[in-house]
Amino acid sequence: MPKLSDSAISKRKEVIEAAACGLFITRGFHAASMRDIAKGAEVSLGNLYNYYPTKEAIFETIINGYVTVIDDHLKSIFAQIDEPLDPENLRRLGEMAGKLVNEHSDFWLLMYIDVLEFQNRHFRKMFDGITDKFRKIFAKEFDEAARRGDLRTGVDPATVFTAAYMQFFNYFLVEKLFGGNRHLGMNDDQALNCLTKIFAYGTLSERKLAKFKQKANKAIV
Amino acid sequence: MPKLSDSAISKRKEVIEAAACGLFITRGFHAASMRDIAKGAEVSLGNLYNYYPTKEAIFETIINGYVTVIDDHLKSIFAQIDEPLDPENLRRLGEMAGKLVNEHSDFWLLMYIDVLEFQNRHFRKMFDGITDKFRKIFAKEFDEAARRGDLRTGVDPATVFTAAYMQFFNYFLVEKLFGGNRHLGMNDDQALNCLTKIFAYGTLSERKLAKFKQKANKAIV
DNA sequence: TTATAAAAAACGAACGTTCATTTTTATTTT
DNA sequence: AAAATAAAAATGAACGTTCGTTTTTTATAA
Repeated sequence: MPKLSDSAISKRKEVIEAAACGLFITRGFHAASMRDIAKGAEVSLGNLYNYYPTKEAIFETIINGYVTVIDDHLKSIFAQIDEPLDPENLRRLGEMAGKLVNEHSDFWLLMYIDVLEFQNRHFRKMFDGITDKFRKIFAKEFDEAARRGDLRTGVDPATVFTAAYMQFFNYFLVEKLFGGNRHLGMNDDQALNCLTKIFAYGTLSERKLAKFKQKANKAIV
Repeated sequence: MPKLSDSAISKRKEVIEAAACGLFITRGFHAASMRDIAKGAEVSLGNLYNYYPTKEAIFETIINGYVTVIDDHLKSIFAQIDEPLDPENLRRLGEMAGKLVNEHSDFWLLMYIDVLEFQNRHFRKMFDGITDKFRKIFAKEFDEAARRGDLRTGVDPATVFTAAYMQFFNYFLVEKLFGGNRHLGMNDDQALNCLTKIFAYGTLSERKLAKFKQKANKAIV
C-alpha cells in the first residue's frame, strides 16, 4: 500500500484524537484504554501505534492542538476590546468566557486531568504571569485610563482586569463542570450583569462612573 | 483473635486512608493501585478488603471525612464574621480561604478527581444553591446592611459575598494547584488587599465607604 | 514486485479482587 | 500460672481481566 496522503493521515488523526479526547475527559487519562480509543475511532488497536508512539503522545497532541485554538479565541476576544475596563467591555469579556467554557469545556477538563495525572506539566504556562500579559496587551489603554483619572486611587488596572477574567471563567466552569446550577442564585445573564457591576464599581472613579450612569448604561445601572 | 477495639480499627483505617489519599491526589483514582495503597499503609493487600469492600469505598470514605472537616472549618469561619461585607471581614474571609486551600489542598484535588472520574458524583452538593446558603447564614446582617443603606443600589449582598468567596478560593487554588505563581503579579497579601478593595468598592455605598476611609482602614485605603 | 497501511495476535506486566492459609491474642480450661 | 482454645486479623499467592505496547501477518495499490 502506498503512503497515505498527508491530508488522509491528518484526517485519520483527527478521528483518533476526537475519540481519545472524548474518553479522556469522561474518565481521566489512565482510565481511558487504548482499546476503547481504537474502538471509538474505528481503528485497530495496533494501528494506533502507526500514528502515535505512545498513549501520552495522543494526550499531548490533543492538548497542543487545543491550546492554540483557545489562544486564538482569546486573542480575537482581546482584539475586540478597546477599553478593557469599560463596563460594556467587561461584560463582553464575561460573555466570551462563557462561550469559551461552554463550547470548549473539554479544554478545561484536560487541564484538570493534567493537574491530577501529570502535575500540571502541560498547562503550567497558562496562568504564569497572566497579569503581566494583560498589562502588555492593554498597556496603552491602561495608561490612558490612569492619565484620564478613570481609576480609583491605588487600583492597578491590569490586576483588576485579571481578577475579572478569572472570576468570569471560574463562574462558568463551576456552572458547567462542578454542578453549581445557578450557583449565584440567578441565570447567566443576570450573573454577568452583577459581576460586571462589582468590577466596574470596584475599579472606576466616581467621575468615570457618573459618565456611564448618565448614559443610562444598562450594564451598570 | 478477639475483635479489635473500635479505636484500633479506626486508627488503622486512618493510616490506610492517608496512604490512599496521597496516591489518589498525585495520580488520580484509577492510576492509584490497591497494591500501592497497601504498601503505603504497611498493610497487606488482602487485608485492605477487611476494612473496605472496594477501592471506590476507600475513595468515598476519604471524601466524606473531608467534607465534614471542611464544612466545620467553613462554619467556624462564618461564625467569626459579624459584618460579612465589611472590608476587614472580606479580607479575613480571603485569608481563611487561603489557609483552607493551602492546608487542605488534598480536598480540592479530590474534587477534581471526582469531576473527572466520577462526573462529580460526590461533590455536586458543594456549589448547589451556595448563594442561598449564604443568604440564610447572614440573613440578619444583609437585611440590616440594606436597611442602613450600606449597599449600592441594585446590588444583592448574598451574591456579592458568594462572588468574593469564589474569587478568593479560586485565587488560591490557581496559586496552589495550577502553577500560577503570583498570577496577579503580587504576593498573596497584596492580592488579598486588592481583591478586598474591588469587592468593597463594588458593593458598598459611598456613604458607607466614607466611614471606612475616615477610619483610615488599611484594607480599603 | 514492493513498500506501506491495517489488522490481528501475542507479550509481559499490572490491575482489582478472592481465598485458603497462617498468625495473633483475649479468653477459657487445666 | 500455664496451657489450650477459638475466633478474628493478617497474609500473600493466585484468579481472571485488562492494560500499553510489540510483533507478526495480511491486504492493498502503485
